[in-house]
Amino acid sequence: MTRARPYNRDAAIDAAMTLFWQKGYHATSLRDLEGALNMKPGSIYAAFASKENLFLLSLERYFTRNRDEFRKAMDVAQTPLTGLADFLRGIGAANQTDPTRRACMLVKSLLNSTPEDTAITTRISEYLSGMENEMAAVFEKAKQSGELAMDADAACLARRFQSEVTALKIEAQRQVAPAILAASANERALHIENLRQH
Amino acid sequence: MTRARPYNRDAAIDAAMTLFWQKGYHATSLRDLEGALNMKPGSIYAAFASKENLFLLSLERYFTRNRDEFRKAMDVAQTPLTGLADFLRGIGAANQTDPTRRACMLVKSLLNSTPEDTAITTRISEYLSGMENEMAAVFEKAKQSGELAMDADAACLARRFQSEVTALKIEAQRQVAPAILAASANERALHIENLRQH
DNA sequence: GTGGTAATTGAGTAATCACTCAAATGTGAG
DNA sequence: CTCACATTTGAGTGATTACTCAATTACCAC
Repeated sequence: MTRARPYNRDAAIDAAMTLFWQKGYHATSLRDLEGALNMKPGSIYAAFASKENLFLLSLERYFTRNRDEFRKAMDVAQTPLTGLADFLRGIGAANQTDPTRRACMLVKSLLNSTPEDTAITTRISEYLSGMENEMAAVFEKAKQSGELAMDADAACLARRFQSEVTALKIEAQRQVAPAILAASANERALHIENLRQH
Repeated sequence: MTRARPYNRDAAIDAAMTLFWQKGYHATSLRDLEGALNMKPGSIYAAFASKENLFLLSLERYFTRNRDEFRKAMDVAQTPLTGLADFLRGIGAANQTDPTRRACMLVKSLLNSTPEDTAITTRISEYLSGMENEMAAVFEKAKQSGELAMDADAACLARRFQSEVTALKIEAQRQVAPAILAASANERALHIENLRQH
């Protein structure tokens, strides 16, 4: 039995994720992390090996959390397309003080990473594809249930849906007025609901 | 040692813009800039005062260039909506080796900037609004010419069009297959053309 | 030519970067 | 208790950061 770790790994990764999400990888310094994780440099490196590795762990945390939230939203939805539409409306309803009212961390990181950050960009690419597959599965389910026409291209719709989420979250980061953000989200949601075949 | 030729301000800003666009503000170091501008640190500071100011000048260059390209594309278009649709198709047709096949510099910079970079974020916000106004003007023209219904909301359509451009350019940066990118652009273009009233 | 001025230079600044490691500390086993 | 060792500590590493400035150089009016 090893000694109980004084630091809380889960909480530390959460704090790192929040910081990286806010400031970006390159703009976040070890000093920033020391403060946020309440850990000294030696501990950080003993626990996470490197800043890059801690960032990768933060990305993973962000991805799994978002994916699980998405799945949960789909689970409680009455129908697949209703779930997708309401998911968009949910993003648009985010309070102005909501700390998650920010562009997607994966997209932010993708746009901020240089060609040298190979490990990071490939990982992000995997996660974005992962989310796309989640979304495609929902459209596929809509086809099976008859809500969506059988000749619809689920992969294509998923890619488009993901870009709607991306664009909406960027609007959210721009701090547009809540009413406008909600209207934009609703407009996008209606597009999804218009796919329904009657 | 011979004194170098007086620097070319236009070319220097262009080079800085390209570098900042690629690597982002924080990840671009003075050493990088020295190489790209072929100027020594003293010259850079004599000419541009600070790294931040050089970045602001780069943003301005990017904005005016993009705005002028947009205007030119609208000028040669047969109708406003055709121009907008073809503008999207043009983005989707960008060669895989095209250096401009990257996310919008304004969006990249917005997502990359921290709350402390006030001067930068406000400037970006202005430029994004500027582009939005350009786009709104085109939709307005479409209304005047009868191509678009008079009860259409030009500002709203403009905001939406801008998010289409944003999303498409992010797809381009993700290095998706050219055929898929072109298809995505065409799909978005068709949405614009479907606004046409008959 | 010659002097004055504007531009360029590049070594050098203090601060900060990601990161290390010998020493101190806390914990469970015996 | 003592011991063994996992874990934390924080001063310190060399490299790099954005930035400065006295010295040097080129150009132009005279």
